[in-house]
Amino acid sequence: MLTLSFMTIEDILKSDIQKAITTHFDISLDDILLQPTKKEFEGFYTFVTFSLTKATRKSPAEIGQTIGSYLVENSPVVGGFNVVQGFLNISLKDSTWLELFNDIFSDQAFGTFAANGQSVMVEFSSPNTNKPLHLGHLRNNFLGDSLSRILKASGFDVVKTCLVNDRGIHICKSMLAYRELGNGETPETSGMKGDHLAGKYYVIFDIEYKKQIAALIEQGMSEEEAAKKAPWILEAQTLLQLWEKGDEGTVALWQKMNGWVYAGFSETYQKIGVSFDKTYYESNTYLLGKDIIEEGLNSGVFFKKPDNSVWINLSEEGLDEKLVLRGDGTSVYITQDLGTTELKNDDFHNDRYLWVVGNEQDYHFKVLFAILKRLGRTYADGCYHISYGMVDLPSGKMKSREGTVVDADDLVAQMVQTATDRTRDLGKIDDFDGDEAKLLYNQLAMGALKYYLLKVDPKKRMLFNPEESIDFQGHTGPFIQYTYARIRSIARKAEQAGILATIPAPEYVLKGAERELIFTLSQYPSKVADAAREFAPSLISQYAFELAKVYNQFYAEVSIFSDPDQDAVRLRVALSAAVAETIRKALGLLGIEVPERM
RNA sequence: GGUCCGGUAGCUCAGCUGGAUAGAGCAACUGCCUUCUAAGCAGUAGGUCAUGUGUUCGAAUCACAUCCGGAUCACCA
Repeated sequence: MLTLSFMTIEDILKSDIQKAITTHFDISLDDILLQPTKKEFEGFYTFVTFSLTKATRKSPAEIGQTIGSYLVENSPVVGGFNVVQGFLNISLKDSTWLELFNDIFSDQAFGTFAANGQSVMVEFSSPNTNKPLHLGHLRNNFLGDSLSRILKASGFDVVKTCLVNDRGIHICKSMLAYRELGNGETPETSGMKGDHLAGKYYVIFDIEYKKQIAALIEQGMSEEEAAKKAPWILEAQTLLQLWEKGDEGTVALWQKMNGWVYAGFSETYQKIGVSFDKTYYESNTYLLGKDIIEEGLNSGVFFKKPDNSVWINLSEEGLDEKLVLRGDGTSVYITQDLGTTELKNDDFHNDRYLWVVGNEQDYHFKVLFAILKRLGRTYADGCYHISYGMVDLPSGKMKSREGTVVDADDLVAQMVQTATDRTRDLGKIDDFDGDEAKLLYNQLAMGALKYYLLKVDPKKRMLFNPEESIDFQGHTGPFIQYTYARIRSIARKAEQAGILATIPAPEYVLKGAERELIFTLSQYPSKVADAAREFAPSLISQYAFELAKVYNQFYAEVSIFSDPDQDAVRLRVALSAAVAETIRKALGLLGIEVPERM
C-alpha cells in the first residue's frame, strides 16, 4: 500500500513520467513540468510532449500515447489518460483521490508548514502622526498583516513591526496651526477622533501657508522665495528646532497631540484587526545612523565633499551618487533608515527583513540595500522591499491637501453600513441578537474590504471608484464567507442527523464534482508556499475564490443528504467539512473572519 | 532626458518560469428556489492580449523598437 500525501502526488506523477521516458526513449529530462488540465478536457494533470519531439523523432501524439500507456500499466496512481495533439492528459484512480482526500481530511495542520527555523520581520503600516489613515494605508496594512500570516503559516517565525513617523517638519505644521488657531479644542470638545483632529490642523496649516505665500507674491516676491519666507513656515522650522532642543512647552504640545493621534490610530487598528509586536518611533530613532556614517567613512565606503557633506558613489550598482549626511552633520532619510535597520537587527537578529512600502520608494530601497551591502552587513541579503502599487481614484492620485483622499474610517463605516443593509434586506438572520448581528456586519464589511484590496497583485497599482460601492457578490470576500456559512449549515444538519463524516472504501466511484473538489483542496499547501515565496497574498485570494466556486458547483450539482448511498452522504459531509476548514484557513491568511451564519 | 513599473472584454482584474479554441467577477440578456442558505447555480453575448519586428514547432507570456499612462532621479520623508 502506497502512502500518498498532498505534497507528493505531483512528484509521483513526475517521477513515473520520467521512468516512462527513460524506458521508452532512453533519455532523461532535468525537470518534468505538469500543468493543470484545461476544464474542457478530461483529466487533471497535463504533460506537454512537444519538447520531446526532437530527441525522440516521434510525433507529439505518439509520445503522449507511449507515456500514457506506460503510466496506466506501471504507475500506481494513474487511472487513465487521453492525448490531444501534444498534450497528455492524465486522470488519477478514484482510490488515489480518496487516499489523497483522507490525508487532507485527517491532517489538522493541512496547509501549515512546520517551523523552518528562519525568522522574518515585517515592517508595515508606518503612519505619519499628522493625518488619519486613508485607503492607501489600508492596502499597506492589509498586505503587511496578510503577509505576516502567510509567512507564519509557511514556517517562519514572524515579528510584525511598525515605524511611526511622529516627528519632523510636517508634525510641527499641525502643531503650529493648532497652537495658533486651535482655541484649546480637544477630541472631547470637538467630538472628533484624535487623528482626524490633528489632520484638520494639518490642512489648516496648508491653507494659511498658501495665503501667506500669495500675500508675499502680491508684494513682489518670487514664488520660490515666498514659499521659503512665509511666516508660518519659518515658525514651523523654529518649532522643529525647539522640539529637537527638548523645549518643554513644545514637547508638551507634541505629546498632547500625538497622544490624541495614537488613540485614534489604535481605534482604527482594532477595527481593521491589525496589530504589531513592536512599534518603533522615529522620535527615538531619528538620530541613529550617524555612527554608521562614521564607520563607512573610516572604511572608505563613504567620502566627504568640501562642504563636509558625506556621500556614497553607487554608480557600479547602476545608481547615482547619494548623500548620506548633510554638511551640517544632520541626518537625511537614508541615514535614519541605516540606523533603524541596524537597531532592528540588534533587537531581533532576524534572518530576513521586509518593508511593506509603496513603489514610489523603489529607488530609496535599492540605495539602502546597496549601502548595507557595501558596508558588509550580512543581513543585507535578507532585506526585501515589498513594493506595492498606489491606490488611484478615477481622478488620479489621492492628495490629502486637495481633499481627494478616501479616509479609512469613513470607508470602513460605509462598508459596515452596506453590509448591514444587505443583510437586513435578505432577512436571513432575523433571530440574531444585537451583538451577534453587529459582529456579522463587521465581519462582512471587513471581508469585502480586505478581499477587495488583497485580490489584486500587490505590485500593480489599482483603481478605486468611490462612486461604485465595493461588491458583496461575485469575486468578493462575502461570496467566500457565504460559502463557508452554507457549509456550516450543512455540518449542523449532519450533526443533528447523526451523520458521521467518513471516507468510503477504495472501490467507491467518485462523481466528477467530488473529484474536482479533492483536486482543488489538494492545491492549497502549494498555494501557501507560492504566496510566501512571492510575497503575494493575492495568490491566496484567488485560491479561496476558486475553492468556493468549485464547492458551490458541487453544492448545486449533487444532493448531500438525499442520496440513497450512505457512503456518498458521509463522504460529501467530509468533503464539505474539509472545504470549510480550508476556506477558514485561507481567509484567515488574509485576515478575514468567517461567520457561522449569514 | 536617465532608470523602473504598467497597457488583456464596456468596467475591475486573473493568466506572464513560452504551449490546447485567452479566463473570472461586475454591468447586459435567458433560465433555475413547496429538497441541504438564490450573498448561489447554469447559460448567451462581449477580445486584432497598446503597436510593429524578431526568436520558436508554438508568443498575451521572451527580445528589440515605437506609442500611451504612472513612479522616481531632493541636503523631503
